[in-house]
Amino acid sequence: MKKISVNCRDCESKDCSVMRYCDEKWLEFLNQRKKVMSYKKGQQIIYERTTVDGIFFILSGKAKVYKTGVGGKQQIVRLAKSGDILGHRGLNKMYWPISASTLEDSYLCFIEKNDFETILKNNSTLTYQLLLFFADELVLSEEIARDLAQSSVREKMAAALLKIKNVFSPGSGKSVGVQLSRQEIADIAGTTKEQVSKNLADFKKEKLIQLSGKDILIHDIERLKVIANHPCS
Amino acid sequence: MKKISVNCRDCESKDCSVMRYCDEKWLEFLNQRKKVMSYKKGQQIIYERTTVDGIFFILSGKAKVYKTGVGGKQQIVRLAKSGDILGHRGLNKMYWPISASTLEDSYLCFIEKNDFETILKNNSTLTYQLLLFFADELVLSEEIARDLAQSSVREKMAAALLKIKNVFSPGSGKSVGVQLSRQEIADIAGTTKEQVSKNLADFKKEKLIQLSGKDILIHDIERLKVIANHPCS
DNA sequence: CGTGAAGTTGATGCTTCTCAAGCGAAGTGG
DNA sequence: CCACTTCGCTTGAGAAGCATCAACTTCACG
Repeated sequence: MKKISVNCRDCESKDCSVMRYCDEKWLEFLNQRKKVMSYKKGQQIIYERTTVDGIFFILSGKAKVYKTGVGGKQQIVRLAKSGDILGHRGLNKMYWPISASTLEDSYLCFIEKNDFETILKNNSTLTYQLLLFFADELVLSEEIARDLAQSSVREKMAAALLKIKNVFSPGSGKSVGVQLSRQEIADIAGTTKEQVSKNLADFKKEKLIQLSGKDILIHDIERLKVIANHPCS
Repeated sequence: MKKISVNCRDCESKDCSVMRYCDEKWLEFLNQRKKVMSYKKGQQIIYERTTVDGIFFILSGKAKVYKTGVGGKQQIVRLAKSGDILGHRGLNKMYWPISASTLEDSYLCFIEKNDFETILKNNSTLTYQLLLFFADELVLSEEIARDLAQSSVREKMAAALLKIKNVFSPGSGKSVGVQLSRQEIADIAGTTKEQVSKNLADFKKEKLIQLSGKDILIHDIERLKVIANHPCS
């Protein structure tokens, strides 16, 4: 966990994150208080049910946020990329309600809870924008809940692939933009790794996707959307 | 939908809702702008995918918030009682991501979106508290998602009963505090009305609950918690 | 009472999980 | 450099859980 030095004023991630709504002089405060930390791929960032100490921003890299159920089964509730805030679920909590770990080597910005709350209380625009962000997150989470409850494995698999690509490679490229294990895809879709294998094989036969090494290429995004069958979105 | 008159300053619901953080003078603004409306049991309040016009507070009564899936299947994502805010999911949205309807005859307070946004922008404490409320809601929603994905029907039924009681009758009384149809319980637990019947019958045989007319009485809340098997909470 | 809606219960079949065997790629040590 | 191990992935068979369907009962309400 070596530290590197980045000034918040020059931080590239800032522009696309919610922190772009932060006042100049409080950005300097953030700059002095933050710590930049390096994480290896697969390293755990947040441990469920331990004390909430602060929040993170992803400077570079990728991460998954998940809840652990009985038997250690994981349900991934969010995928995060550079610029994204991480750990905002702990704002009103003593203990972390979720776990998080990296999907790649990453640099994270850490800021202590008290410091972040100070910034929030002095930046009403930032607070308001963060509120709107939370509203969006809530809507997304409830979409996940409905789909997990009502959709077939095939539908959930299609939705999972679209969701992954949407976060990590939203452009016109075919790659989903990240390397995930079958188990991790299962933890997103809410099924088992065996079902992931079978459904990926099916999609491949139907020429909807292509499996290229560890990567997944999406060939027919429109038909995947039809399969995913989202009433909205 | 007859209108009744209630002054925000004297509103009993205010004390337990997030609006207690609202500044006095803006409470008067709210008072002039709000509309109080009467709803019959089962009446729909919010129609999914229609234009967001404002938000509601429950003055008296009870409501359910749900998402509609393919085939009209409903997933209840929240239960609300008097004092609760309703429709905050629409804050950052053009169209409602959810539906809502009453579970009893209710009085609701309506305030237009622009007016509420004005209040938020002038009440940083309220905004901050609402932010914390959203953080809690998000954590709850993600617990729902994990449970829907990983739990058996029996576990989800136990969890659903605890959740219902927790909202509508959090005290030491045995009643769950609300009359729901089997279908509605199924829409909370993420199963079918037949499974609800069967599992309620099982719970009754095991002396965990008692069915008294339309009400459900919980006799052994501790064992229900064990069955629900929540890692936390 | 009579009618319709809601709830109960049992039989059936499908979906999906689990388990197990086989495979290939990557890493390790001799 | 090559056996050997390990790990993740694939594929199939079997079993279990759950939804669906249907018949029946109960309840509410005129």
